[in-house]
Amino acid sequence: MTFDFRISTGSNTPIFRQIVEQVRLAAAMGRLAAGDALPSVRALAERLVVNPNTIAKAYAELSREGVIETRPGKGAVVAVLRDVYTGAERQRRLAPAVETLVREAVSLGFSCQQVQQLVGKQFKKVIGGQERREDL
Amino acid sequence: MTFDFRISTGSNTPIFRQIVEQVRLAAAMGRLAAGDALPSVRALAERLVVNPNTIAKAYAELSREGVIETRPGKGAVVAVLRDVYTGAERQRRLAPAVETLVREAVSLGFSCQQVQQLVGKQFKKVIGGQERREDL
Amino acid sequence: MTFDFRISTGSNTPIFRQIVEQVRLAAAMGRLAAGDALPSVRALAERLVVNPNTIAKAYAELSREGVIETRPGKGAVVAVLRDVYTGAERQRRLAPAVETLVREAVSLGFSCQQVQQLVGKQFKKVIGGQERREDL
Amino acid sequence: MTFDFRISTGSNTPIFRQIVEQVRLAAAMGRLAAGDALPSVRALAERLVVNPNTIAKAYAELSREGVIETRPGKGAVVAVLRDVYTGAERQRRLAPAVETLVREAVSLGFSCQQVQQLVGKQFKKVIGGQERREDL
DNA sequence: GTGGTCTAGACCACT
DNA sequence: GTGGTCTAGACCACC
Repeated sequence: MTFDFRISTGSNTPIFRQIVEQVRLAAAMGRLAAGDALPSVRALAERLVVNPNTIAKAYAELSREGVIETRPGKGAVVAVLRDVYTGAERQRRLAPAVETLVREAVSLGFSCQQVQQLVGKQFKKVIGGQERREDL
Repeated sequence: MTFDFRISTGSNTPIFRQIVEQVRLAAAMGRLAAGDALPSVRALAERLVVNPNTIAKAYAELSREGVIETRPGKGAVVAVLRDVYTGAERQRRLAPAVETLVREAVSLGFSCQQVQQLVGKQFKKVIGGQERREDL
Repeated sequence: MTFDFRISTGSNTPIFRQIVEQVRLAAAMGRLAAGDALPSVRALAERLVVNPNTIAKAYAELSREGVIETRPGKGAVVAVLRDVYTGAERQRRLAPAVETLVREAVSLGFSCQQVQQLVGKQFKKVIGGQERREDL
Repeated sequence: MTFDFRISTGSNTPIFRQIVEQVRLAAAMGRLAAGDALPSVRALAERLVVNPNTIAKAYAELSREGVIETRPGKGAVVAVLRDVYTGAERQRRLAPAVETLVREAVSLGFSCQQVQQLVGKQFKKVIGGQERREDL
C-alpha cells in the first residue's frame, strides 16, 4: 500500500514535522504495516516540491524513533510496530489540540456552536479530500 | 485582585506568547475586567525571573491588539472589551488550530461527532456557560 | 522591483515604526503587491545601518497585522490585501490623527471647509484617483 | 482674558506638550496678548487633575522658548509676541498633521470622503465644546 | 542562508 | 517610579 502525503506550506508547523507526524500516526493506526516501503527521499521531495534536506530530516527523525528503518541504497521501510494507540491513549493524544483550539476560540470571542461548526466544515474538507485520492 | 501569571520556560511556545495568551484569554472571559491594572514590566520580570524586555514585548503586543492600554508613567491596564477583527479575520486566525485538531483527529481515527463532542466538553470546562458574542 | 526604504534617525517616530508605516502604506496603495519579497532582516539592517533586531521588530509587527508573511528559511513576502479590522476599529485607530489635525487647525484659525479641502488635496497627491474600499 | 485649557489624557501626545502647544498657538494667534496672566502651576494642576510637575515642565518649556515669562512668586505672564502666524505660515504649520492623517487613512483603507466626513464631525465636536465654555 | 527568541544593558520621555 | 526604543550578541529552528 502506498501512502498519501499531505503537507501545507504556509502552516505554522514545519514541513518536516508534518511528514513525521503523518507517518508516525499512520503506523500507530495500522494504516502503514511493518515492511511497507516509503518513497525515496528524492522522489518524495520532488513530489511535494520541497527541499530534499527537509525529507531527509523527517526520515532521520522517524528512524531515530524506530518508526521506520532505513538501509542505504535500499530506501526506507516501516518498522515493526512498537505501540498502538487505542481508547484512552488516543484521547490523551488529541487533548492538547482540543485545548489549544478552545483556548484560542474563547480569546477570539467564538461561541461553542461556531467552533463545532468550523470543526465540522474542516472535517468534511479533509475527509472529502481523502475519498478522491488519486495521487500515488 | 492580582493576576496569577504562570509560565513554563523550556516550552515550545515562547514566554512572551504565554503571557499574551493568558491575558488575552482572561480578558475575553471577564476574569480581567476593564481598568484592572497589570503588574509593571519590571515587577513581573522579576517575579517570573525573565528579562524585562520579554515582558515588555508581551505588553506591546497586547497593547497593539487593543487588549490593554499602556502609558509611560502610569502602568498597563486592561482595556474595554471590543470587537477588533472582522469575522473573516477572526476565522482566519482560528483556522490553524482547527486544521491541526482535525488533522490529528482524523489520523487517530476519531469521527467528526466525537471531536465536536470533545470540543463541547472542553468549552464547558473553560467557560461556565457564559457567552459573549453570537455573531460570526 | 525592490522597495526604497527611507528612514531618518533622530526623528520623533521610532525607526521600526517608520518601516512599518512605509510598508503598510505601500501595500495599501498597491505599490507593493501580494507576493512581493521584502529584503531580509539582516540585509535591510545592514543597508539602513541599524540593528537587525530593529528590523525584526518591524517585520514582526507587520506580520501580526497580516500585511506580510514571514517564514524562517524563506524570507518575508507581502500578503494578500484583506480587511483585518472592523469598521469601528479602523475608525478608532484613525481617531488620534483626526483629533490632532482638528485641534491644531482650530488653534490656527482654519475653518472646517478649509481643512477638508486641504485633506482632499493631500489625498489626491498621495493616491492618483485609485480607491480600494467604500465601506466604513 | 482667561484661557480655556483642554487636555486629553489617554492621547499619544503627552500632557505637557498639549499645554505647551495650546499656549504657543494662542499667543501666536493673538488670543493671548502680552501681559496676560496664566494660572499658577498648582491651580492649573488641580483644575486639570494632573501632577504639578507636568504643568511646571510645560511652563518651563514655554519660558525657555520665550513665549511666557515667569517670575518667582508672581506667576507667569505672556511675553511680548515674537512671531505671528499668518497666511502661508499657518498652512505650513498645519501640513504635517494633514500628511499624517492622510497617510494613516490610506493605510487603513479609508476613502477621501470618509476622512473629510470624520474631520467635519470632529470639528463640530470641538467647536461645539468651545461655544459652551463655562469653565475658567 | 532565513526569521524568532531571549538576555543584558543603555538611554529617553513621561508622571 | 513607569513604559518605549535601540544596540549587541547569543542560540535556536527551518530550509
